[in-house]
Amino acid sequence: MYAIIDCNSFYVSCELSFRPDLMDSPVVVLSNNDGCVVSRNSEAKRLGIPMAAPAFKYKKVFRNHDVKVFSSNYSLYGDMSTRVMCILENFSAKIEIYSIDEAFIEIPDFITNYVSYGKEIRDTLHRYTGIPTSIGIATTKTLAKVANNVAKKFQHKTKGVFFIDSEEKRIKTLKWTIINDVWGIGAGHSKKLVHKGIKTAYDFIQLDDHWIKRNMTVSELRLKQELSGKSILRLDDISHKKTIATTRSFEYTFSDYENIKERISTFAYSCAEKLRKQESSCSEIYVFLRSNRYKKEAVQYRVGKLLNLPYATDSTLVIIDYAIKALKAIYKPGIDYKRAGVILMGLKKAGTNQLDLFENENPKHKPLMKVLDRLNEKYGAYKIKIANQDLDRTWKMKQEHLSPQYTSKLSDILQVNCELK
DNA sequence: TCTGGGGTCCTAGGACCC
DNA sequence: TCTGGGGTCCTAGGACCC
Repeated sequence: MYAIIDCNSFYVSCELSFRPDLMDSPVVVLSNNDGCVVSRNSEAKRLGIPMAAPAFKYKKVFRNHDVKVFSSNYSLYGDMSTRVMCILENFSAKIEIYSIDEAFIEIPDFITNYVSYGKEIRDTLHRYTGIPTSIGIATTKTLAKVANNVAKKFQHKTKGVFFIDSEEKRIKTLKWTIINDVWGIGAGHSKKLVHKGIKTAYDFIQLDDHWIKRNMTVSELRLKQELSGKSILRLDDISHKKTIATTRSFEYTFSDYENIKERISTFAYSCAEKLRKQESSCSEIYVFLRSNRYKKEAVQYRVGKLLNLPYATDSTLVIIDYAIKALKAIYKPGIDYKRAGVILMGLKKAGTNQLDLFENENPKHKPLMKVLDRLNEKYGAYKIKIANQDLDRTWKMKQEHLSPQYTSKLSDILQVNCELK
């Protein structure tokens, strides 16, 4: 038996956890650079603010309805997520952290009443973190996801927990679930399916296996089996990522090589740090550049370059070196660049890589990186940089509505004033 | 003026090997 | 007249997820 625990409007809920005074106001959280709306509470949804709405187009709505706007505060959300996951680990030893705000668990054998087990998880999470959740329970991961939607849509009736406990309920739920709400069916496929008359999850499982395989892929075939009650997907171990990326859009476009080179160095630096954190090394680096896709009249340019490294590495110095080599191969002057990124691939557990007969990493890098990480951890991120990075910190993200780091910075801890009578 | 970021999995086709 | 069969690896791109 699987359960999926999904935090409701996670980023907004994190903010509200420390601002209960805003509980009844419409609240939104914006993406990096205060670009798009990425989280909304129900009051904000009710105002018709869609997911991914560009903030500049909704300024009027924000003002007219006194919407509380927050910039992304990833230190806060990351820390709150860790707390949620730690609490969940008390409820089951078998857990898959699926994203920053959801986790699958396998329900232990000794549990007999699944609904009250779900409610206990939900209450505990709420009491310890202030984060509201929805929980779906079923015999397969995909059905648990479907159940989760029911729990979310009928919050009052279900009290946030929905359990598919019979064949009857499974069929009824699948008939209620519209096709593009199914986990794994996106906009592309659902358009094709609706065209064919497939409107619900129930319609989908009536489809012929061969048709699905021919017109989609094995993933969708698995989906059909999972929805039919046959458990195919197991809990995944996703503690080690297979790719690590740092990519950004810039507030303004620019064209000069020196600026781009600095950005690529910094992205590579950040990737290398994440790489060492999960104790991996990489053997491939992908660097890409993009012009502004929304500016139709500007010259459009999108390129990427993948470089194979001569040896697997986790050294910031080597990674930056190759990232710049890749950049040199794709940089073209005269283009207005809006977005760039570095992606590390070919990840392996550090220390398990095959050594090269002729070319290997400078043995001094290992201890150097250790010191680098330790200093940055102790004195704050980016205290130690590589010389080709932006040493004056001129690159700042637009974050006009940033909340404090309530849970991860001592000086930002809330003060509570008590008056003793 | 202004439009996010970080992931996974699958398939097709080309190049190459014996 | 007639030109095999069975692989691997790499890359690009699509579809999807949160």
